[in-house]
Amino acid sequence: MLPKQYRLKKRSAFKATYKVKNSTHTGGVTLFAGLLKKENEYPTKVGFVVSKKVHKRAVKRNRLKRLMRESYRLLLKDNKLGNSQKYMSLIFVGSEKALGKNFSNIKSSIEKLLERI
RNA sequence: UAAAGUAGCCGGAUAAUCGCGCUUAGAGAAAUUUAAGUGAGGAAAGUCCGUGCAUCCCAGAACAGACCGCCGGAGAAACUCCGGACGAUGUGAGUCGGUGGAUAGUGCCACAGAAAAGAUGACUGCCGAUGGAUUUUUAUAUCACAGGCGAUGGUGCAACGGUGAGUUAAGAGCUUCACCAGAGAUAUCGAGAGGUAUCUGCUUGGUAAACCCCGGUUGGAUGCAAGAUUGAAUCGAAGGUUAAGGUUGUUCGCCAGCUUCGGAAAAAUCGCUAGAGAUUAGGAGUAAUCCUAAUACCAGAUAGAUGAUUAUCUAAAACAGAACACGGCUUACGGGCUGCUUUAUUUU
RNA sequence: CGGGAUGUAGCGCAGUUUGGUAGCGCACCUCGCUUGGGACGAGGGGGUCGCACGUUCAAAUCGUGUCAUCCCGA
Repeated sequence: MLPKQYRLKKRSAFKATYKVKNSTHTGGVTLFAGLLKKENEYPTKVGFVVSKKVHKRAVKRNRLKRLMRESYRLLLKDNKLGNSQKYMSLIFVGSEKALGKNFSNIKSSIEKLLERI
């Protein structure tokens, strides 16, 4: 789990990020990016979403969310996030394809997404 | 030894590294940070029942409505649990069952069938002993007769107790007989549901998960997104729209509501976890459960905490994630362990 | 988390109240009409009524359980 200051919390913030329509996709994970930062005061906030339509069972949805979160955390720790930190907010959306994958697969696709955005 | 039944338990373990929520203590002006403790289930699930709790409505009573339905007990209550009765099922241990009333009344029972319920016997049919008529060799015979009979009709899920004898003109529960099914009465056992025995020819379809009758229970609605406190806001009237509501029963219109756009924007705290509770021990009871004592406080998040990786062991672990709480029910589930019981086989 | 609705032919819907025959439109197939196609006319096929168990002589319909889909409440 990420510390609180890195988490994207408000519904309005989620809406605003989706509205920008800056997105990229790979390996069953989609990344939405928000507006560019005006000042470098706050850290980039991240949200992780797996819809109920992806799978009915909460355990499997939670598992995917945790894997995505953990890979982002490790990248944050190693300071490998690169360009993505210029955005105010990021949202990772998991899909059906990503459900069965293991940690290394998820991590590599998240790394790719962060390079591309 | 094998197979089965039943009751219950476990629900990956250890180590290392990197992380998260909450509580307490410390540091700091604050953001934050340090340490210690603690942190998902047997079903947390489905939301099928029942409670607590909260808000709104409601003078009271009756009816209506809704729900329940063998007996006794437990429980706050329950489409709940325990013990028993009866029925069904299994070789058996056991398992399953919404199990009051069809003689209070109404409805329905397709097709087939004489008939689907009032069999005062309409039809098909059997008989012609008895009485009558006809014929006549006065015996027999015959009958659109009086009348007797309910066996025959094979259709159907179901045909007005069943099977087999005897009796008869033909026949029949005819009560004469044997066996069986049901009903009633009496006796007896039991707290009761009900069991057992004897007697009485008493024998009257099915359906109430059809209406209903009887007995019992019950204020209604909405659900923690309930609701309480604090704070902010409570504007514009530009466009679209009419499911519900008001204005007349209907339509239009209007009010009103919804929605798009613009402006403004902020959420926080409580509810919220000390309980119809948990663990251990003792006692009462066949059991459900209840009583007494001791012990500890044991999730409380809010884009939502229990995770990730590696190594070792095992069999490269199933179903599955708290969101106000509790009691049940139902459904999903890999593998393993224990107690008791039954059946089969082998040995003694 | 709470509340509500619906599952019937390839698609969209009746029938469920009051239990006995599953039907309508479009689509599909065959034939006719036409030089050919469309339209039109005639005929035909296609369904375990989401699934399971029960009540009943008999269940799409009644009862219970279960699965799936959709809608509403910040």
